[in-house]
Amino acid sequence: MHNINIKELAKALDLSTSTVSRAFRDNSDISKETKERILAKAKELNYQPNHYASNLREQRSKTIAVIVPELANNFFSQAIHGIERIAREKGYHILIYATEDDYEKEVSFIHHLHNGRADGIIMSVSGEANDHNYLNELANKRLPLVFFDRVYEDIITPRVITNDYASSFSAAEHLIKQGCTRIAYLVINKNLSIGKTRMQGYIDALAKYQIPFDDQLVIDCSNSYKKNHSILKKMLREIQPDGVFTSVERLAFATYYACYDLEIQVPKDLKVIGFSSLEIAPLLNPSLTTITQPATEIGVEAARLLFKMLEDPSSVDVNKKVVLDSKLIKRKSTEKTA
Amino acid sequence: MHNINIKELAKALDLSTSTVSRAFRDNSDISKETKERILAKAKELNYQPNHYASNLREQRSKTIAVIVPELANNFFSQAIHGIERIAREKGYHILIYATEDDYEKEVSFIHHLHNGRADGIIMSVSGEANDHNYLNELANKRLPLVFFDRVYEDIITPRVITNDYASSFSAAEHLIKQGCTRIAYLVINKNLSIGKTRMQGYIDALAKYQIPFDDQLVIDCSNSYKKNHSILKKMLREIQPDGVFTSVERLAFATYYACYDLEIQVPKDLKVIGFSSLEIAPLLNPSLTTITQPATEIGVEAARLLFKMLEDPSSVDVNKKVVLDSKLIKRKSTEKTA
DNA sequence: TTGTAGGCGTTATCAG
DNA sequence: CTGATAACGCCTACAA
Repeated sequence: MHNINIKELAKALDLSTSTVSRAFRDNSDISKETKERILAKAKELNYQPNHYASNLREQRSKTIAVIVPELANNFFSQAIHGIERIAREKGYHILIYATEDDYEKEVSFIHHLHNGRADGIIMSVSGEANDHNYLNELANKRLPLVFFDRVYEDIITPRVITNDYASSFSAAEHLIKQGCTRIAYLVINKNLSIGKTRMQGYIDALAKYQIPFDDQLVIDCSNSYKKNHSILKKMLREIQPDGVFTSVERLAFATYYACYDLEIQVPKDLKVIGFSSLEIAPLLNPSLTTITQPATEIGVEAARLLFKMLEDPSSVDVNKKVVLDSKLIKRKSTEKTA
Repeated sequence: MHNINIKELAKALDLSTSTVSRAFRDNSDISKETKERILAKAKELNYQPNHYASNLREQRSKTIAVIVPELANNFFSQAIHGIERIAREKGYHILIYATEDDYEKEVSFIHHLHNGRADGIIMSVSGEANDHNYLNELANKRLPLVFFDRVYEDIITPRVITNDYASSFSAAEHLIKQGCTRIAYLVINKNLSIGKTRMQGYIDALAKYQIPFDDQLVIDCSNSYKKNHSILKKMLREIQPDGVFTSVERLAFATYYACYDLEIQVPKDLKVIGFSSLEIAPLLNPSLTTITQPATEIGVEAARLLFKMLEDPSSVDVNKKVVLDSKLIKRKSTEKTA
């Protein structure tokens, strides 16, 4: 495991360690020839400055942490993809943490990150609890934090989100225009910012068209695939909505499965629309009308924002909010039938 | 950004840094009371041992690197999920790198990892080039490496794969039994281990049923969505296969899109089967017959293997090969039609 | 332009 | 059981 270090490289070149070190920094004075000689030799001996020693010395890690609720999810994997790209451009590395929607893990990750491992954090929250105070420790220590998509309203830090209210409004409006009057709203946690905002769009769209709001039609779902399946089957049988609006992708799939089981025809008996980043939504049976968030771009913007904070903390207002537009893409699952 | 350090904590407790340090290591001698007093104070002041200093001192990072071709892919995100879980259990962190199927990036990531950043690497290769020698540097330095799924045959290191040959054989056999005689095999890179092995299963299945192999039916696809679309449309029009077997998920989707465009009916005119980790394959139109790899489990096994190497390098044979079984799940896309 | 020396925060060794 | 000290590898004043 013995990696060559700066001392050995210096000795091999008959130079001092400082000179060698300088060859790897951009700023310092060093003659061009010496620098080239050093870099050539370094390559030959496969020397690379030890990352931990540099970090210890420089007090920064060139690493950012990304915390997401889940990895096996189109939205998050695309967002991470965007973050990774920007990070790579900037010469940063990314650490990935999945909370699995578990509040304890979220707290634990954040705590661990206080040890200097990362220079900043990009996070989409689990939303499982109400005490977010642990995040303020970050602020005290000035570990820059950027939220994306799923945020805590009570924590003041820059965020990248989509126009959730407006897109929910249009989603509900779209269903109404397609003839739905009993529209169920499916949500995982209606207290989490995202569930709340999206619900408000739904409520206001109903109001606009004078459809009374019925809170029986707001269905609280869980993170468990099995539970959702029975919740939804029960709901479809007993409440018999003519439209379903799902606040997260997973619930749209669950709705499809439930409809298959119950032989409910989409879109004839039931129209379905959902937030989703699924790239193959056109291939579903029937193709799914989606509100599609620009997932990769959200990641890109979040990363850009974080790097801006890292470069100059004062250049970014803590209340900064980047809002990107989602797109409503109409497909068969909400088509009018004769 | 000032984090409290061990010195300050020691001073606050009127103890030496060594004693404080001991409270955070498991092995060392220290009285129970002192330890508790230290940990309590540490919590109060929110002290955590600086990760970079520890690493520098201990010469290990408690971090593993995961290199994959792409992130926005069901197989890899599920595999990473599995890796993440095991890593967390072991108290390790994971760094993520996406090569985007770019050989240069792959080489560059590997080189960078020589600086002590990670204690080991779990990797699924891009397969874009033939010179894999750069990986041998790892071996020289003994940076443990585990391959999963997409491997280089010429690099000797432990690997976790699936029974690709057998599952390809059954996939092709399944198509044949459903009445196909002109089966196209779609592949991204037929020289990469995985494309090659899977092709062999296809070829041997044809042979078993005395169907002559026609290399016109082996279709080389690319990583570009657009290019594939036209390649596949051309292929479907000109070669008119009655079955398609795709070696990667993406190509099954591309086939569906092409069929939609050309109004080719699946499964009536064309039967489709593909390697895929898509959880919602049943929801496709028509539902897709898949060979499903145990993606999460592959990640778990790869991580386990790597940790075993980290704990005791000699305990793992470099030729170690963990083979997991994929499952052939029959759905509508390969059904016989009247 | 190059070299010397001290310290980043931690932990292992050794002494008490 | 606890304390002092040196070292991990690197970078930056400062000196030459």
